[in-house]
Amino acid sequence: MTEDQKNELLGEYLKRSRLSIPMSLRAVERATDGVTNGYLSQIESGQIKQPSPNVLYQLASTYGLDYRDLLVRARHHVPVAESNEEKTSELAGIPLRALSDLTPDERKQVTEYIAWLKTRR
Amino acid sequence: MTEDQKNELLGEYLKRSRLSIPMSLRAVERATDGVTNGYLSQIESGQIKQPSPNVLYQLASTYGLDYRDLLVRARHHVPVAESNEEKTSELAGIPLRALSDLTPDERKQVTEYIAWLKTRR
DNA sequence: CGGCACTGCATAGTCAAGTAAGCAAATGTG
DNA sequence: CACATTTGCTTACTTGACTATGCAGTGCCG
Repeated sequence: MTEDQKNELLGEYLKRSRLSIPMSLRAVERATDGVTNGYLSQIESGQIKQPSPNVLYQLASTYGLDYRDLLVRARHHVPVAESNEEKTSELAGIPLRALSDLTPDERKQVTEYIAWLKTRR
Repeated sequence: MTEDQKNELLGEYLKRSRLSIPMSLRAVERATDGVTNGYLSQIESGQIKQPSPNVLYQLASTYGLDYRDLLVRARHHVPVAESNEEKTSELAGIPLRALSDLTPDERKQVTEYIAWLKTRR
């Protein structure tokens, strides 16, 4: 499936979802916070390629769709797992953040360096 | 914490994260796909309030930050998590245990060692 | 000292998302 | 029939994310 086809699908999918309820463009405008009927028309016709997450969230809510799925269809990056920001980046201090883009070789050196540090206590 | 404070924090947080690695604005530009140094400067100084998910994803990847957390800090709607997985017991191949019991002094030494490793690339 | 490379940053311009206004075709209503 | 309302849709315009370019400061090497 080409990217164009997938882009095309977002608008068609949203239009199908709206009609299945069914709601008019202006009904959606009233139900959402700031998604105007003209703009929605542009989205459904594919003129808007990548609506913002906020707009997608509004539509997902009023249509009863899965927000995550809309993000994917709009080709946005979607987070995978629960946030463990505290643990991975903050809790153990600065070193953890710096570790993530090391090469395997460098990791080994860091590990050995840590071990060596502990022997000097 | 007010919403304004949280908005303000995105840039500062990203700057802190970049400096802790440490990388220059241009190093980030090289490491990412399309995040220019000037633009990153704007983000860090708060001139850009809501960088796109894609940009946040690039930065999360190169800094080793949690993408979901960045989305929240940028005030984007975030899909609910799929499941509560076990938190990783290691990061970048280095056991968390090896890092969590370091003294602040030792962490500083590790940080400097990592920075030094990266200058030798 | 000169020159070179790299730093952060300022800024004018570009581009796509999003708004506002209105038009033509249905549909309804008396 | 006349008229009002609602429909989907178009389009000019605004706004803000993002790009391209360049400039001043700093350190380094000869």
